[in-house]
Amino acid sequence: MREERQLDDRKLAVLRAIVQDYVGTEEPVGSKALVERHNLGVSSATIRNDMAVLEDEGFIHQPHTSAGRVPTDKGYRLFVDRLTEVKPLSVAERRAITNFLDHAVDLDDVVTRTVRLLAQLTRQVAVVQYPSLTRSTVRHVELVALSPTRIMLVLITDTGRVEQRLVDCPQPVGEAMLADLRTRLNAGAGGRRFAEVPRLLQDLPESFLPQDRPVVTTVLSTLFEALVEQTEERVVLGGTANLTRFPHDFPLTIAPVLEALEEQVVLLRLLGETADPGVMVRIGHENAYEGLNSTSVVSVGYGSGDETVAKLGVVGPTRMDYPGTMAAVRAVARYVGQILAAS
Amino acid sequence: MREERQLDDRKLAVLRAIVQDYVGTEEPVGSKALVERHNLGVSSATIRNDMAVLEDEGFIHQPHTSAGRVPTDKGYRLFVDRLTEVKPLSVAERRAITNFLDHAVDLDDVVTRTVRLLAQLTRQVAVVQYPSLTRSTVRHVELVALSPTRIMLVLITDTGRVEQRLVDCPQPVGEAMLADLRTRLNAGAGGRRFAEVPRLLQDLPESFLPQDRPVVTTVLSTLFEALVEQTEERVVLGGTANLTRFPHDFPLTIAPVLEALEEQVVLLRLLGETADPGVMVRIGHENAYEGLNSTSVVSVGYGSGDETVAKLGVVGPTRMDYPGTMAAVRAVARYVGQILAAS
DNA sequence: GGCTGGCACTCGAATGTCCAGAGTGCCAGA
DNA sequence: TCTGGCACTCTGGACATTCGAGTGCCAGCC
Repeated sequence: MREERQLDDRKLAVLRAIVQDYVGTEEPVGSKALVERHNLGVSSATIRNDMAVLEDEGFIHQPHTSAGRVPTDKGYRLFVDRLTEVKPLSVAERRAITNFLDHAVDLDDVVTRTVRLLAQLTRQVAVVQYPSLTRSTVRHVELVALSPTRIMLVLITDTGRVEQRLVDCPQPVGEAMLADLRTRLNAGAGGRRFAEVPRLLQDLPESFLPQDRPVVTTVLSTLFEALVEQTEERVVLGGTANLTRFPHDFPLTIAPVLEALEEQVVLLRLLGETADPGVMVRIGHENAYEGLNSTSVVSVGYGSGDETVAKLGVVGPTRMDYPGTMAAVRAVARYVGQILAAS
Repeated sequence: MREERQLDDRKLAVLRAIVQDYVGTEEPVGSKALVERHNLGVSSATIRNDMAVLEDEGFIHQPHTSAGRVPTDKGYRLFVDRLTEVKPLSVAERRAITNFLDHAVDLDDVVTRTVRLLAQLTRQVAVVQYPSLTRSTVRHVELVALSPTRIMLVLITDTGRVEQRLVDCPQPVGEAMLADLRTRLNAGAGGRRFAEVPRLLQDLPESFLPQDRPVVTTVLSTLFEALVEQTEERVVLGGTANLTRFPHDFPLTIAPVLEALEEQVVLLRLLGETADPGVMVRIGHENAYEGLNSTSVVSVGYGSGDETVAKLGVVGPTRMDYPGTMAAVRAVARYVGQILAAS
């Protein structure tokens, strides 16, 4: 038993070394190069045997007979799960994060800067989702009469986000009635969570005169729509130029990736598939979307306080520096969370 | 004299044929192929002589000795200026435009749909600038007290766009004072052009009590900032996956292009360099930005009514179907203008 | 039993050579 | 001024060859 365990340890070390070397050199790594660059304490022949086993188990793969080995998705998975720690960021990197984000002036700016920062730090494609509304609270609802039968509804959240909706009323609305409605909306919804609002306001129409109720109902349904529908819609991208850093598998993989990145729906699924609080890594075929089968996604939730209000992450080749990327993603998410909490 | 004129005409016809063939086949075009595919009425030897002249003049270029000819930037320029008409769109294309844009629900949606549509029609990278605020008018200014010393300023334009700004006040502000300020702001700025607003409101602080003036000044300066600063900021991109349709000059040109496209500033300059009402075409080196030296930009202004409120266009390889692209860009711009005017 | 050195083998990448084809330039003649 | 013809140039693909990295396996050693 003890012997076999020992063996496994070395095989794992070999796998780790293969992943590290391959990520560094971008070329298949052979047994000889491996013993030279890592002090594994055994000869290349032994490594070859280990590699044969690792290949049988599906952790590595040989592009052609006379080539070195390359990690498979399964190999990367094992590496990420068991063979590496998230490595701490350098001081320079930490400083870059704070420097960059501290100068943000509003929510849009925070998101824009975050996406740039992530792209720069990881040198990959960065994806940042706008803070979701579902867990936000209503700070203020404003109604502005644009014409007798048109109202602009403006919803301001505690994260500083603003949503506007045009409401076409079934009948003319007086300014007094509008002011009344505005007051009651804010009284009922102000400071409340989005999820609670529909319940709290559902009886509101009945407190108005019968002839005003159609208008109230219309406004309310628009408000509820705004609360629910826009919930997790927007996503911002950055660093797509980093895709060109892989002259290898170039035209083959880059086109579907670019296509995928233009589909908001795909991006949202990419980020949103799990509620796990930690950093999530999806490697190659683990991604549901076909076009991203040769890329990995590293993502994590962020938010003010304990709660996750949205996600952010990066998309890169499966051959990426997982420890570094995970560290960067996590650090950025934490800092963005702090900024949101402070503002 | 008459004879030489005749000659020039044929040379131009040759140039036109070269451009058309090259755009179609993506391969250098030789004299023989040329006489086969166009009835120029002369032999290939004659064409060869004409081509030699065209090359001397810098309109076409030979990649290597035993290859056909390829148009130069100068050649494309002549083609665009004198050798082609904007060709009408097909019925299917027109229908696609109306179908696609008629379902837009708000300004964001119009822009998003426009960029997709353009990318799809031209199969190139589309760029759409948000309607500029400078020529817009103020529909409403709203002030919302978030805390005693914090105000959310919301600016609603006649194009349906909403801008919000957080104002930190030097001193607490009462609700009555806020209502007063709101009323006067709207009285002074409502319905006015952005450019006029600062002049119209500059004396406003003096009509308030001395102790309130600092607040008024702060709010005003934030408002003016919102009017000016955000003016032409946002640009939306689409169809970047189309970049991968050129396996030729691939990794060389695509990287700087992607980089350029991420820089809002570059994009804005790209679109904004001229106020000419017609379709603008910038070919290759005519683009100020170095990374786009092997691409062409076709852009045009759009707006509700007569006025240009923003620009849109596409970025593609210099080897593009200029007549078709120009037609598509122009048609989309017109239709977007109509939609904006109607809403 | 596991590790090691050695050896034969495989296969891809790089290099060199060759040839066909496309395209040109030029010239003499109509 | 145009045309047909001819010699010349150059690229790209096909093919053969070589080189070397890397492997698998085996017999022997600790």
